[in-house]
Amino acid sequence: MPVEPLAHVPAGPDAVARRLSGYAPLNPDDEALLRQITARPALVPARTELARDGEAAPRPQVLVEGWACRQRFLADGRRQIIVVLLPGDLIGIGERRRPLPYGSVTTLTPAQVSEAGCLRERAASSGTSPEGETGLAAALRQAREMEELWLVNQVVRLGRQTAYERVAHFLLELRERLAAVDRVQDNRFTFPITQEVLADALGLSVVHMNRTMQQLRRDGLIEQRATAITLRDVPALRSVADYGGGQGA
Amino acid sequence: MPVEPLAHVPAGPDAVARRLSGYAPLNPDDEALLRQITARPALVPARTELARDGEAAPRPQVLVEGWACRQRFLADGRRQIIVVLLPGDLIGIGERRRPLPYGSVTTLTPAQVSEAGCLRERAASSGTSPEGETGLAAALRQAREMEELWLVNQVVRLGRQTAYERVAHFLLELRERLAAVDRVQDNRFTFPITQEVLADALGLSVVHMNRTMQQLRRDGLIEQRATAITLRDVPALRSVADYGGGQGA
DNA sequence: CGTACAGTTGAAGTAAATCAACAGGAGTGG
DNA sequence: CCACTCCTGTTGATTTACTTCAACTGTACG
Repeated sequence: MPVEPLAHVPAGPDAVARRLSGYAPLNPDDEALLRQITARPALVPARTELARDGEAAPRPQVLVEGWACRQRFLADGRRQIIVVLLPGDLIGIGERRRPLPYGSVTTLTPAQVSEAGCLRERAASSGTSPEGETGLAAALRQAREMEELWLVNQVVRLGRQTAYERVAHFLLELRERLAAVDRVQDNRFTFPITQEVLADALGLSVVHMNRTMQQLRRDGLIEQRATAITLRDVPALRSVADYGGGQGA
Repeated sequence: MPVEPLAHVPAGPDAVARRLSGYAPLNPDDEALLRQITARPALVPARTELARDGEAAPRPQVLVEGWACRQRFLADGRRQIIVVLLPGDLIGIGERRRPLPYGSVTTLTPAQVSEAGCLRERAASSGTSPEGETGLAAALRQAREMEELWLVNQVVRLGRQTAYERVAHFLLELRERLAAVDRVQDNRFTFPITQEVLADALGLSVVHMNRTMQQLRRDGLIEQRATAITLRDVPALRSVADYGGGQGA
């Protein structure tokens, strides 16, 4: 696999700090730590395994740029993508005490990744005031809760939604998550994954994935050009997907 | 809905303490706290809502006896069961800072439930030694990690397995979880849920669920009598379901 | 005795998978 | 430069897994 150019990765402000500060106010020390962590990320090509399935202790890392995923393979080669990881997302922050088959983490595009062991330490040492956590610790907790929400969403999509609904729902979730790191403009964002990846994320065959995307385009709900996608009718997508959106019921 | 007798609920030793002590050694204080919490559980009938979807702060609770589930409904009434909760499982322990649509928690059978707010407090106050957590804090963390694993398993089942495989996989997971609270003997355990619930958990229609169970019985993999089920051929089930089992890859 | 519910069965319909082939672009090597 | 392969997207034809609809059973229960 050749290392593709990072054309779709804008050199914007740090996604990690943006994400976490959106969850809880960070103090200057926390922000400095984040800047330090993400200052010199490792550049890795697509299809790089960042964490192996069932491994004792996946190193804590942050995805500074690019897309990745957690995935699990069945014995006969079937693949299920558990969750797609976007810029600003954390990997292996909730420490593993025992090796468990959570799936492997693999880049979907060329990416920038930083080690983040010190994040956990900082969060543990500071921020545990008597009533509730503050600063970095609170933000990390919120980040973990969001991860759980994405898993729940994924379960509902796969269990009870049609292909058409699944894609709509998934796109709305991506839009919301990317907006949190300032990567959405006019409901338009880069969409650097193939239909095969999308199919493995949404539990569909590639062929059916293709036809479903076409249907969404024909219905005027989305528009795709090169590696960018535009959600042309968010209300309609919400209605189709039964997507509540954001916080709250 | 009438309150059914608790025939399938043996008055065995406390499931909560059994679960948690399996994850990390608890000190006598922790055990005393657990005994105190579970000493006078509330008796609730089936179909009782223990936590509402998107609610600000679901009260921390422990399921002492009986089965429950986390579920989410779509606007048109379709239901997806996110995860089935068994004796010893925790509800709302990972505190929610914001209301999020994680799904509601509802009993599937008559159940015994205890408030457990003090669990979180105890875990926070004790057990955070410099390197790694200990005692109750460690056990609670491990419990949360297991919950995440169940969600990942659910995603893989729903996304990439056939009905037959899904049921096999789900039954093996139930067996493992119930064994952790000593409710399995000779691969036999109580199975107090209807095929409709099972269908909503595994993303199938009731009719297809029924036929799939019949097939498993005909193939000699399981045996059902009244509200008990026996896994007659665990190796075959493992092979069908691609179920690694327990820890490790 | 009548109702409600869980399980079961058959027949028909449908969403999605599978199989197979082809087109366009991108990189590669001669 | 061309011929080559690889990859992604696309299309058509066929099959299959699963859903839907409807009816019927046994059982528990008031």
